[in-house]
Amino acid sequence: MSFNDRVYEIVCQIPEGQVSTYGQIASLAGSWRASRAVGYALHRNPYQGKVPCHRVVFQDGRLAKGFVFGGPGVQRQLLEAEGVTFTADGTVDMKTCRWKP
DNA sequence: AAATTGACGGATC
DNA sequence: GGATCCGCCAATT
Repeated sequence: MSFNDRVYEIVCQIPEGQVSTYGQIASLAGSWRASRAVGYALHRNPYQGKVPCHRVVFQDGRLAKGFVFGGPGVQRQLLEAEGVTFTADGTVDMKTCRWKP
């Protein structure tokens, strides 16, 4: 098992209606600065379909613009369908949906 | 094995 | 306040 697997495990543990940030996951995985590695791992996402990468967002609550899986706007629908609140800014309402381990 | 890159985050200019 | 730079980790080439 490696850092990558731990990331997938953590992301998979995010309940519906809540989101987490790359930094948060990286911190749980062992290093808060590994946010890049987390993003990279999720980008590859060999477990796509099992790991809800759409629940992982920036610290700001925003997602990678242009790298969204099904296309721009899909992520918002997915999270909205799960009960995640969005702001008028198009970002996730962190104060309400931020996953606390 | 080394260099480059890539869904980030924080700090600085 | 906005834009830019640097730093970290892991994976790919």
